[in-house]
Amino acid sequence: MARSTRDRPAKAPLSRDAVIAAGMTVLRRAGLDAVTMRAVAAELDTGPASLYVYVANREQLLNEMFDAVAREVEPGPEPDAARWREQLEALLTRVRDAMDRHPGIARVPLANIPTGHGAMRIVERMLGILRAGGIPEQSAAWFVDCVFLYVNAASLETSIYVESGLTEDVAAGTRERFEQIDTAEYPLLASMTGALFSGDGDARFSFGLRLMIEGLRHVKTSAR
Amino acid sequence: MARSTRDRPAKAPLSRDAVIAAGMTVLRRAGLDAVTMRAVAAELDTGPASLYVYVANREQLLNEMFDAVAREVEPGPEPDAARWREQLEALLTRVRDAMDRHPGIARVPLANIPTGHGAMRIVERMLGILRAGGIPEQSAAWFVDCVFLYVNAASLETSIYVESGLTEDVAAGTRERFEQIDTAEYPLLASMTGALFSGDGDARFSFGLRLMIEGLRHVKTSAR
DNA sequence: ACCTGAACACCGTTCAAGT
DNA sequence: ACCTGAACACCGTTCAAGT
Repeated sequence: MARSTRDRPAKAPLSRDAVIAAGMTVLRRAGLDAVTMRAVAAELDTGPASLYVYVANREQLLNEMFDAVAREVEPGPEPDAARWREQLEALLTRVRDAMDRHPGIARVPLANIPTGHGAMRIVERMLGILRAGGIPEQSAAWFVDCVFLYVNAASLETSIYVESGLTEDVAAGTRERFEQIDTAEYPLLASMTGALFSGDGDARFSFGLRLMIEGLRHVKTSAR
Repeated sequence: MARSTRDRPAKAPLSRDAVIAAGMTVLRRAGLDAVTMRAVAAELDTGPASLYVYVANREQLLNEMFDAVAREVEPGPEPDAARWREQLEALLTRVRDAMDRHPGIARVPLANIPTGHGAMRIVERMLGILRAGGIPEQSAAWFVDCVFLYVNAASLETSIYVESGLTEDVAAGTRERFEQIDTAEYPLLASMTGALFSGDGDARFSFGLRLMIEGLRHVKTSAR
């Protein structure tokens, strides 16, 4: 035995919450791909088999972790008819920010529909804002679905760079390939490279969000 | 030796294209997760090590396969100023259809920005349609980015059911959990379960697409 | 009841050795 | 030059055996 038990705090007893917390630590430190059952177990000074007492499998653990991220999102002020658009954009931006603090977590709600309380609380608040804005029920329902696809995908795109650890190099590399494209075959693409790569993540994310929010005023659902 | 070489056609010589084609066969049959280097090699009657003569690694193989899917997309008629909205929606719907025929492939353009010719050809056509519609350059550029996030995520959502092979059961299971939610805590969610689950994939996809397309007329980019 | 060592059936990738 | 058997360093999950 290398260390006496007095060298460090008594090992916390395992529990479902401890497993999820350990998963969150690994997630924040190294991204979703690094959240292996073995890595989470190591974080708890135990072996991977021990985790199966508290979670059914890796997929369930990741779902719990996603809900923990969702619970970090501040629902914000009560829906206000006069400010519904900015409330909506602000709420969805907070969702993205929470996911961006946990690289790769956006893959989880894209792999199966979240049903945890954290996620439901956000959807409930979004529906409240949409109702305050006078959006018809069917439009509001489908909007929630569509806009989360966008938000999740946007967060995932950001995490590519974070998870690969390069940030600058990857972006520069793809930009380079775009600058070498065949001007004759893709004239528009070639002439618009500047516009395609301009703007930071926030400006681009906000643009897409506003596209969908403004669209709500002008698009009817096809459902009867 | 179990079979003489006359029992079957001469084994096709390996090549980069053969590796990609074998990957596509596995993809269509069993989804992206099933496209392992070992499965692709087995499809070619060889071992996984042999593939590395033609592709650098699994990631590169998947990128090539995504571009093969992109090349299946019909660019459609020349951009027409009078019909730019429907042309745009039709093109993006064809993109989704092509991806839906290859379950899980949408994860590839979400994991790294595509730079192949198949993808570029589609972007070039989209930019042409947007220009015909009189959309400013910066809006068009950001729109392409945003709308592909949405299209990729939407295709991925569909493939959840296809890849898990259940289709009906998974959808019914999540719906069931929604019908049991706490009416007091989530009154809107509870009262709108019907609206949230209504509509087939096509109607919902089209709704989100039209949100973004209509939004183009009303949202300005923040870039100078 | 709770925990876990060891094993099983997989992965992607490398490399020395073959033809 | 092209191909590949065998190995390496990983995975998620199970289960018999321990306490």
